[in-house]
Amino acid sequence: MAGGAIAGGNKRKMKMNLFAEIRGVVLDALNAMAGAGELPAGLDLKNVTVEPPRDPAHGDMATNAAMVLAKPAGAKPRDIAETLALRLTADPRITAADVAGPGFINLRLDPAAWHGVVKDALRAPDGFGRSGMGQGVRVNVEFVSANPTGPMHVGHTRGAVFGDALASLLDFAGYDVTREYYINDGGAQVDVLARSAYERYREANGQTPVIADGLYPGDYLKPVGEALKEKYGDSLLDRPEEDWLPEFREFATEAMLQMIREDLALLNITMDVYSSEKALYGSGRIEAAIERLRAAGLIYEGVLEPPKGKLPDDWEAREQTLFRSTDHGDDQDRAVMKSDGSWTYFAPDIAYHWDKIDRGFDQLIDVFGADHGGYVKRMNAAVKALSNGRVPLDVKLIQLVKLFRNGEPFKMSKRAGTFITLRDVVEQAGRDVTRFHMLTRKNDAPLDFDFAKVLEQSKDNPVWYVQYASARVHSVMKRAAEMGIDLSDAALAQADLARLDHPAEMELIRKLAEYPRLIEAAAAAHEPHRVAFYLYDLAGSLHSLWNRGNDDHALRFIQDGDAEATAAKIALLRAVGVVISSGLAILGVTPAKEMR
RNA sequence: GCACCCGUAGCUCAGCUGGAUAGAGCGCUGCCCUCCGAAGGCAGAGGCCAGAGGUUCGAAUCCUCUCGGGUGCGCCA
Repeated sequence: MAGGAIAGGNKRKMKMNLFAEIRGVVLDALNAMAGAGELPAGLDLKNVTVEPPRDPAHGDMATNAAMVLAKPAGAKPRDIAETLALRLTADPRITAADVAGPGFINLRLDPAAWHGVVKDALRAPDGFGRSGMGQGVRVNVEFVSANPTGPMHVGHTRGAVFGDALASLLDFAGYDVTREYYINDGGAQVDVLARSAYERYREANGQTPVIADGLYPGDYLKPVGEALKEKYGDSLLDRPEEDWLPEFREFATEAMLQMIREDLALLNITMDVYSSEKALYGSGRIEAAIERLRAAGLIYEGVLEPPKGKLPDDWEAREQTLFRSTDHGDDQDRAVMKSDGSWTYFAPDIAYHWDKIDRGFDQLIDVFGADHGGYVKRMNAAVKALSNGRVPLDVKLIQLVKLFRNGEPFKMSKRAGTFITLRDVVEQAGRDVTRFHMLTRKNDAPLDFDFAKVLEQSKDNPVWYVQYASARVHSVMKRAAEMGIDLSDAALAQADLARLDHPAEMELIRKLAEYPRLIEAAAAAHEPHRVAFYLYDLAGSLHSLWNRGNDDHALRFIQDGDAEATAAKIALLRAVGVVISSGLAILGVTPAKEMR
């Protein structure tokens, strides 16, 4: 599975983030200043950052330390900056520290420090960019959670890819991640499924199925009907519903779940845990969860205000068991029990989230479709109450996918037979293309998916562009191998990287150096799409250097007659390959070795 | 009516949890290339970051309001 290539813990402290290292230098200098009485003791340094400046002319890195500390220290930014800059130049990696603008300190680094980034990547190809920020914190990522009533469609596809990539990203950042699927098998829709399957069962027995309005008409239930005939023969024909409904429900649900597993497998997604809603009923877990909330004074019997906008025709005031979600920012309290005494969907979901808390997770993430946005506040309220505020819940909403074919949008309709499944998408676009493209937008922005465009071989197709960069790396490596160059990472790490002195090469190295901090930022924000954008950017830098090699042969990776320069350049190329593979692994995409 | 998401170049979108002169692709304009280091390259024009206030050394980013688009709104999941 996607996580396989990058799984594993962080046994040792990573020392591969150059920005983090230099920030450490800055913090040390600040502490030294405090020790020398040049700054007050005990200043809060958490807002001190070391970042790449937007304008490369400003240097290699910049720190805002002087500006952030000016106020609490009661000093002028530039005065702090002058003193700090002086101390920073004592570090051998820092060749210049200039005060600029309102109090920035622009740092220039020794090229050897940058070359060290390439070495880091070669010494630990699977570890470069890995972070210890997660500190083994246990995170549960619940995603997909589609109703087990049919095959997965395009909408589910995006959520599936997002959730899986987010899980991989968090794993890479040092979290202990569990991928989980919540099976909505407790509600009325699985009864509908059972009735639909019954019609297919009748069909398999030679009768004419009656797909009444509201039943699932899909052909995918025909094999289920056949299988039911295998199992029960004609013994259940013309029998009252109570004779077959429970069995059919279970049978069909399991069949649908199997289909969903296969759909997910098409995307290389494997769940760690499947949790069943139905299993919560009768277990006492729901009652216990509600009692827990009641003990906290959050459950009461009451009557809700009618909705303000459009009043439903059949509205009438009824007393229900309500959860006081307004205590936690919701705009209305929410029903946990229907007026007939049965649970609402919300009740088992409360129990389910309590179960996740109970299993010891430190953080919960739910990936929902954007149409469930109204559900976020009550879920947050419930988790907050159930965990006494200990466990944060982050609900990620996934916006719609708009499908196009050659620029023509088409609407999906179950009845018209233009229903596009996950399988359709993967079969037509391919797994890697599908996965990458689904991550080329922020999760809360709508996404266009054009079957023609995602397969296009051009620069405006990010998937192709990144894969092409990967292919170019392999192509040169292959040729270098034919020339007898030792391409082992160990050998390349020994290359004289001082030979990488061209500005275009340094720019590429700087891009590589950003990878570790990008990972941390993306993981902290729960935004895997940033990895995709970074890779596109990195690929652009590589292509740019490559193109300059067309005119300036000194920038080509293989230098005839100069083994040392070639080794250094191949080392850089390999480092780029390492990061591309690493980033693609997080996205669950296989790097291309050649373009076809 | 209320809540949530969004509003950035002509178009599609990034923008590193508050940093310096806001970026990319497409499209447009102008040069270059016709090379298997191939499926183009370089450069340029293009912006009141929806609008108005506020917070502070500093705001596309945080707060308030307005406008505009999407989504959702008792006993469906």
